[in-house]
Amino acid sequence: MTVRVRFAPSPTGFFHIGSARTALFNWLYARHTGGKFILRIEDTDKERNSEAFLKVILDSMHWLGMDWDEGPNVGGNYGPYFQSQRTDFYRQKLQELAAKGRAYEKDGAWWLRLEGARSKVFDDHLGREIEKVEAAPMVLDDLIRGRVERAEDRDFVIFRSNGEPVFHFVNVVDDIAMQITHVIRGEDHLSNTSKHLEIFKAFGVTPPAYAHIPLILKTDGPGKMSKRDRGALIEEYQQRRYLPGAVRNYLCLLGWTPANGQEVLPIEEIIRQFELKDIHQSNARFDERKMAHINTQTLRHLPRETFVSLAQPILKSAQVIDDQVTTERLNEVFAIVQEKVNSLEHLPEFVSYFFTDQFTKDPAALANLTKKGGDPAARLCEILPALETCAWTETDLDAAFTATGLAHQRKATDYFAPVRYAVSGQGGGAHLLGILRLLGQAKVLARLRAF
RNA sequence: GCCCCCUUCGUCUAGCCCGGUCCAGGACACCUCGUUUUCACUGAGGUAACUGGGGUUCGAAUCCCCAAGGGGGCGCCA
Repeated sequence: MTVRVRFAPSPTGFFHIGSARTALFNWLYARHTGGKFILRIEDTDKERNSEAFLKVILDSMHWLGMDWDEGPNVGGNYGPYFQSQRTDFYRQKLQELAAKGRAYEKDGAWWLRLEGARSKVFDDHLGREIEKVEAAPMVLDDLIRGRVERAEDRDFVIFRSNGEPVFHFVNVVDDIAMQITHVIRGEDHLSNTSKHLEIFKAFGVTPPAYAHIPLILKTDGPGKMSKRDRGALIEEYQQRRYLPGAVRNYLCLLGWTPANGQEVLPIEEIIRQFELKDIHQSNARFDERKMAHINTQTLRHLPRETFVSLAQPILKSAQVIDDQVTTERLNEVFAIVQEKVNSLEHLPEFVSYFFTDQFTKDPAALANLTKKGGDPAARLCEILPALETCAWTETDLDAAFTATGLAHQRKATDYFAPVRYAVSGQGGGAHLLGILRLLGQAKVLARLRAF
């Protein structure tokens, strides 16, 4: 049997990190098993449905590299994939239940009739009398949580009085119609599952396998990540120039651990290793620092050409470079800079001194200058003559620093920090002699004199 | 209030199923130190956890029970 999983978002105008991970786990499972990944849009709530909202989801899915085998823009044999276009089908399925006596109309809405003894009870919490049903508990063999038993004790609405079906109903009806084999969804749906199982039972259909994955909690404070928390929306990472592969990699780590313990790894490897039984049972707190770390690691290991092709437009839009700066030049620069880079977001500040004299100067780096080599201005005066007459290769530059150190009874490295600051405005960065080589003698001397 | 799920370093986790190899391992963060090539690098080191209580057992992070804590659900939202 071919695995068929689905991600069924509701287009509400944003793409939540929790939804992204649910989508990701479904996608990974489909790719791991060679099954089908289906995208179904749950837009039954007409109030909140719009073309623009849908676009947010599709764009984020694309950005994270999750492609679907059936759904919007690609079609499939089980469509339509928009629930707003399936209303007739839902009405038909409702009639089926009504004919079986498992659905009835009350107050203009349609209710699912549970099977069991009924009694009127006053509910303290709701503050009114309700009809309770002693229905048999629904037993779920969850792939992640094991056996979970829960009984529904009240009939519930499956079709609203305004003629629209409710989530529980369409969810099950479509899972049946689309022949979904595995439902991978957030643990917040665990309590809903007894309702869903009741609907499957009413239709006389064997339910799919379920896997309820843990939730993502706020970094600090109580509760799950909400759309208002920093880092909750995928578009934020896009804007901050995170690598989509790194975000995806981190998302995988929230609720799942690679077997060999290696955390930064290519998606092909994750697909190969991914098993539902390895998904954790407990919720995880979101930690952006760790995600930033994974982003940095991924960035540094990118092939040079890829890195340059990513960096080029960023530097251009930040007006650090113009069309005069060639790809060859960028290749030279990033040959020594890439391994030191932390993020694409801050790349312009990090490398601007290579391309412009208007680079920013880090006050903290300036404050640190006297720590090792004493008065920076004095050091620059001492090294200047040596650099003025130096042949411009790293070997010769190295010799110049050593010789100057010797002449003044100093360590050659006493000159590094002042020179670095004078030419780059920073306290760290790429290999210093490499920077000098790439900047060229004229620029270096000018900046040293200008200190 | 009722129902369901969960509980190992600050955080993410390994180990738990098949009790001894765990005075609990890794990663992020943090701290310290090293570097005649600086660091937003790299190397070395460090602080830090089995929620509590009862059992079972020669022996429990691992099995059982209870409590506490955390999370979720209880809509004519999805």
